[in-house]
Amino acid sequence: MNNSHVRRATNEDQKIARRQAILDGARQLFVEADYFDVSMAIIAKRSGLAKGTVYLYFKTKEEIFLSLSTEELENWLSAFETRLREQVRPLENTEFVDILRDTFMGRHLMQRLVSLLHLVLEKNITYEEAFAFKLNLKTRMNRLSKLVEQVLPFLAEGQGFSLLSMLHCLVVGSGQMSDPSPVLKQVLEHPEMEPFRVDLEKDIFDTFSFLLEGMKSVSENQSC
Amino acid sequence: MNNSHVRRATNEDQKIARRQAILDGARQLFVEADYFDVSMAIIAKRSGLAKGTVYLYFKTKEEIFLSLSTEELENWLSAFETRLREQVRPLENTEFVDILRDTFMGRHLMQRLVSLLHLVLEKNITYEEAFAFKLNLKTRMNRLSKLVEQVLPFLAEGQGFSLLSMLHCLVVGSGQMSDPSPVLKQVLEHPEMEPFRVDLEKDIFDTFSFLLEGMKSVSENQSC
Amino acid sequence: MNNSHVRRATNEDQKIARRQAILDGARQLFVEADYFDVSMAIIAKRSGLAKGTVYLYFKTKEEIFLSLSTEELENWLSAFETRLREQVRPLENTEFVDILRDTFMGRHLMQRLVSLLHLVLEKNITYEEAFAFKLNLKTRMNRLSKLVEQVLPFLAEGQGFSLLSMLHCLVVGSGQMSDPSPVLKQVLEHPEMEPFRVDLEKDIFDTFSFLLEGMKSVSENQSC
Amino acid sequence: MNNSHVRRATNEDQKIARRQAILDGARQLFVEADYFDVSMAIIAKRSGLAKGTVYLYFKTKEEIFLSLSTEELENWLSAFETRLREQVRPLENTEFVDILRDTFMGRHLMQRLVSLLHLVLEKNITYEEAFAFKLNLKTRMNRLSKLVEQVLPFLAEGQGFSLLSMLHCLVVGSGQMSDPSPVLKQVLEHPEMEPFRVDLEKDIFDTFSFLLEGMKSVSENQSC
DNA sequence: TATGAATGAGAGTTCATTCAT
DNA sequence: TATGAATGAACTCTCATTCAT
Repeated sequence: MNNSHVRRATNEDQKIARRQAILDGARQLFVEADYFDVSMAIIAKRSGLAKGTVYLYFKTKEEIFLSLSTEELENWLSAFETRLREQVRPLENTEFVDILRDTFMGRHLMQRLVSLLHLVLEKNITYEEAFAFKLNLKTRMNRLSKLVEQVLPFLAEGQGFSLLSMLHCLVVGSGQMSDPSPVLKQVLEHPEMEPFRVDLEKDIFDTFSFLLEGMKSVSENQSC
Repeated sequence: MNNSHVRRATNEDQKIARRQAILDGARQLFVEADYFDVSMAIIAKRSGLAKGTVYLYFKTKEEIFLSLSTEELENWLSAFETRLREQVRPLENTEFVDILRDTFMGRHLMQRLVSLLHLVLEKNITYEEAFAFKLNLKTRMNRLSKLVEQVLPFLAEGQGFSLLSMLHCLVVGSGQMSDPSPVLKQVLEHPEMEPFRVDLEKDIFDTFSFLLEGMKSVSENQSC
Repeated sequence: MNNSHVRRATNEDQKIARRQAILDGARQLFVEADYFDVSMAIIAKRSGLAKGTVYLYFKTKEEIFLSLSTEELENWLSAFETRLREQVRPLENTEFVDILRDTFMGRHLMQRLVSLLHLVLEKNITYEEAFAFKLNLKTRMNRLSKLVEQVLPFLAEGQGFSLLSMLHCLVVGSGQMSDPSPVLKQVLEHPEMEPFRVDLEKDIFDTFSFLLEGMKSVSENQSC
Repeated sequence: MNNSHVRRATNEDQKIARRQAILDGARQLFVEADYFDVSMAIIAKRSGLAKGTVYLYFKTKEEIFLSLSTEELENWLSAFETRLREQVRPLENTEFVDILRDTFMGRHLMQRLVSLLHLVLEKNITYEEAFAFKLNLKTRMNRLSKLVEQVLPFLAEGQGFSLLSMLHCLVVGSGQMSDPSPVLKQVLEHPEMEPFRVDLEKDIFDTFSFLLEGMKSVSENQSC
């Protein structure tokens, strides 16, 4: 496949680029197949490196997928945060959900990775890695929570974080269903299966809209 | 040593009992360990059979866990249905959620299995198995939806099914987080991780309450 | 190599035979090559089994070589014990050494395995395995020590065991030198290397003879 | 970060010093761990050089350990030779052994390296290296043999060399046993294992004493 | 001379599944 | 029907060595 020798990553930038190349290879493969079918061997092959080289950049397969998840998650968090920062005034629930929907567009991979996180963090991960991941996530979520509480004034303090947690939960839950295996896809094409065929991305946002509406409604009733 | 073969299951009842023994063995083991640590070898040992015998009753490991999931799911669906049928009048949202919470009590295993379903249905399952599972689920959910729509009159037709889907989604999402790996458990004990340490069972029902409140509120506004 | 399926080892005898076949395969290979070149893969191939099958009989590569060592060691111990039991009267040192030499004949493999023991017991061995090996060795050596003390009356109580330990030490030490690698063999053929080319089997027995002579001489002087 | 390259060794002295630094690093590490756990990577790190640089000074890992062995062996040979040269008159066996014991003190590393030699010389060593090592050893041993024959007059010509060979053999044999792996150490702590727990350094010298005594006794009887 | 990124063969091991008995 | 020995592909990961820089 590649007779030509791989150009060596000599400086820090090149090393970062190489690391990125591995992540990108893994990402591609994960788009095409499921987690278990993405072996270290094919990640190496895809990124044009030897197996051992991949291990220079990532200690384990889990570390690759944790990094990938972090990357995709941060990407989305940034996009969402940016969109929220553009808002100077309180938002209607529908406006909020529209923004959310926008930022979710084309982030199917992120959804799948987030659904996978549990599995990945279950095995072969050190305390330090898990801790770093979670801490980073907390920091990002805290910042975002503040913003959310600003644009949705009916939220009490702390409810921003809760809302994001619920969202996370919804993403995981719907993420599992939104990428069926080939066999399942076939099953869902059967006319009898129509009720299960609903667009699950749509479902997340419908659910989330109701959720917001409910929180708002409860908050208004409490203030009476 | 080899003389102690298990008495053969000759009639249908005995075969059903044996099948059940395997499922019960697998269930026990899954309570103690995670999916990947429950091997066919120990399922066989636990149910007092030989490895080959297990394969007479289940074609694959996935089939066992699919059956187990069906069983647990049906159990819960029945319990919930029974409780709803006892109600002759419309319920308050809080009453509905209380019933839901009641039926969830002690069904931690079901939650974990439902979270696993995606993984299990992804691999090594035939069209027929997947179809049968889904069809059965649809039938049960349809029946339940009707009931739900009866006790929650603000729901439009079809919203009962949606509500159950959302619930499913919440269960999956929170199910993943509610059984962390040993390492993750340790991480969560750190003071910094307090925000992630919320009781996730509680969260499901809080979220679900808001959801219901939102649906009700929307429905009321529409009818004006 | 073997299209024909392997006949299954159904009863205990056949299983013992299969275990033996694996050991024999490993033994053959160890005769032809050194420890590190004898991989589990070729042991399996040589004994006409799949790699996984070998692992049904031995948990690790180390267990194979520990078993092999035990086997060879016991073989020699038995042979030596038998020869000593035939003696009804005290032996001259030279007679004793002659018997020893006889029983060592053709046991080159045993010498190499004993030299390897340290390496094998160093890694990947459980406490239980190591303990069982050592305990067995102790029992055998104790019994043999008694005999040795009988046929060599100048030995004080306990000196039989010491003598066997010294012998063990000599066997290990000379065992290392007696199977040079191909390169070393070539080096030793050089005329300059003549002093190193001495027959090391001979050396063991010369050394051992002096040792016995020394012990006898010391014992006689003490009794004066 | 990459600027902190090590200052280049331009003249011969510096190169010798660098070579020595590598050997010293390896020595330190070998004291702390066993041969297989001492990787080229950590030798490089310990000696403050890059992996590639180590290979400028030593072609293989084996060459490092062969050099180390040579160094330690020569050290001891020198010490022993010096001590013997101080003697103007024939020595009693016990005096000889006392000197031997003195020079062995604190040379545990040498013992372990000598025990390793077989392994190291077995693999990955060129004819030239092996030859050079052996030739050097022969020269040193020849010189020492002469001395030994002088201080122990009962030795016939050539027996000095034999005696040293026997000593070598004893050192190797006992060297293996004197540094048990952690597991083996634990096993030996068991009360049942008492007989194997003898102090092996003591054993070498006891054995060697008997050996000398035997040689002396035989020589005296022959001269009658 | 010095670097350290890249190599890649090969290691031991696991386990769902098959099939001769 | 029941067994469990046999399978073998697949797995992750290591490390002495090379060589472009």
